[in-house]
Amino acid sequence: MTSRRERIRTATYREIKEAALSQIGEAGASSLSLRGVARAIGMSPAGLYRYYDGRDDLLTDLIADAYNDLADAVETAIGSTGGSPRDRFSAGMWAYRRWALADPNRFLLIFGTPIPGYTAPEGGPTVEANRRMGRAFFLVGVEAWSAGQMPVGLPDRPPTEGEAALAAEIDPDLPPALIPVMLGSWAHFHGLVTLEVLGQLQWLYGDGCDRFFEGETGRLLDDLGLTG
Amino acid sequence: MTSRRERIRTATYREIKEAALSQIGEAGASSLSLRGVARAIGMSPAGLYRYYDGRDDLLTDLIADAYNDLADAVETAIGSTGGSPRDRFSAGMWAYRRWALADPNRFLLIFGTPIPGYTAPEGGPTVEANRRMGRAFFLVGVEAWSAGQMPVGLPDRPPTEGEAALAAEIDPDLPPALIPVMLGSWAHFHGLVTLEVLGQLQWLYGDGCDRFFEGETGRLLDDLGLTG
DNA sequence: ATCATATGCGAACAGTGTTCGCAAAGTCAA
DNA sequence: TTGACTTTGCGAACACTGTTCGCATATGAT
Repeated sequence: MTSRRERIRTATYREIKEAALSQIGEAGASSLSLRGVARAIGMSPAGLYRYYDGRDDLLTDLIADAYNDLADAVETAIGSTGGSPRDRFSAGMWAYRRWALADPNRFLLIFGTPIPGYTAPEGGPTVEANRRMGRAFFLVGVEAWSAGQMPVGLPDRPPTEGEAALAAEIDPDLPPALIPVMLGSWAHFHGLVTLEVLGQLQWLYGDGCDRFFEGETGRLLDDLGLTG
Repeated sequence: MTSRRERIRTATYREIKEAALSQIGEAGASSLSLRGVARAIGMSPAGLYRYYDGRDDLLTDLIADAYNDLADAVETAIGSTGGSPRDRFSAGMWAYRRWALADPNRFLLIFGTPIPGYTAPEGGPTVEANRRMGRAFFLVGVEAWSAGQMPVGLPDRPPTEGEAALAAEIDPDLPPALIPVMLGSWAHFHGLVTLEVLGQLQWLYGDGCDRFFEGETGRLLDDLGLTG
């Protein structure tokens, strides 16, 4: 049963978040001002404290949203493509990049310099969404591996406890050495996206990094042994 | 001729920078406070304006220093190792990571969320140091390539103008396709380092990412075709 | 000694996050 | 409808920030 008050309250929450998100999109997370959003929605600064415990609390909410949003984008991109593991992996990477470039400041909200004073709550939504994203990529890898499509030369160093545990959790037959390989692949294109978002590739590519990204992801997939 | 005033002035500059750096190291760049450093060195806030035009100007100086410092670390690591191209490349990557982990907040000062309002001055020291670092890595690649030690399968897509120009500038005989490959390799381990610095790998590796990094860099070098 | 410059400081202004107590509005039972 | 209780909002205040201004002092050159 949603009372009148509840409806208004959730609407106010949304209004606050929209104003905050707009402010972040324009000038970055660090210049998010409580008084600014209060001004934007016609409320007194003190009034906002009925909704959030403070600036950090609002940021926490926005960060969690961003994580989930990105995870959604990647998950649907991977899931909707009915093609080969290579195609699905590729679709996930492109979705990741597209999401980041659509709102760079929002991407940096989760993968940029952490907000001082903010620490992800243990087992909170940020951790959860992070896992979701990782799992999506891992699953594509597992799928390719069990289909015998990923004859990548796995490193022969002994796996760490964490790697072994995670591999066992996903699939008892999964070689733990696949874990670091998949994680490293994520780190690879995450690095590409991060550098592009920060404009660190502009000196060479200007604003057209598409071909570079395509080439690199192709190389990445080749190195994984994923074909057609 | 360094007058008494000049000596004091440069000493004050150093003192300011040290205090600022210490503050950044503890709580991150975004919580650098001019009044804080003024307090730390026993000066009035207004007095600082005789040395820097403001907070952003101070940050610019610190950013330039950080870029140069990192470039130095990488350059000497690559240069001092007299081994194979693979060893030198590897040494550069480890130096990069070591530098980042030694002072994560300083690393994020240059590769994290950009300070709002701050834009790297055109052709300024940040750009310069960035080039230096890139050049160091490129040179190792060129060296390996001309020694025939890098039989990586180069992508056959046509190079962009920037790639062709840069390749020609480095060595007229260099295949432009090597440029994106080298840049991509940098992005790869930069991504690894970034994620580690941000604690984004902790859920799997805790604080011991050494083995993971070693494995990934090894895989990276293998993919480049660099052996022994 | 004189004069110009370089340096430092106190006071002030506009902005920030945050807290407090009080008033208005909504909700619900008697 | 009356009354009690809770939720919501606001104005004022506090401590903090970056920044500017004018005034004093110290330094260096003539």
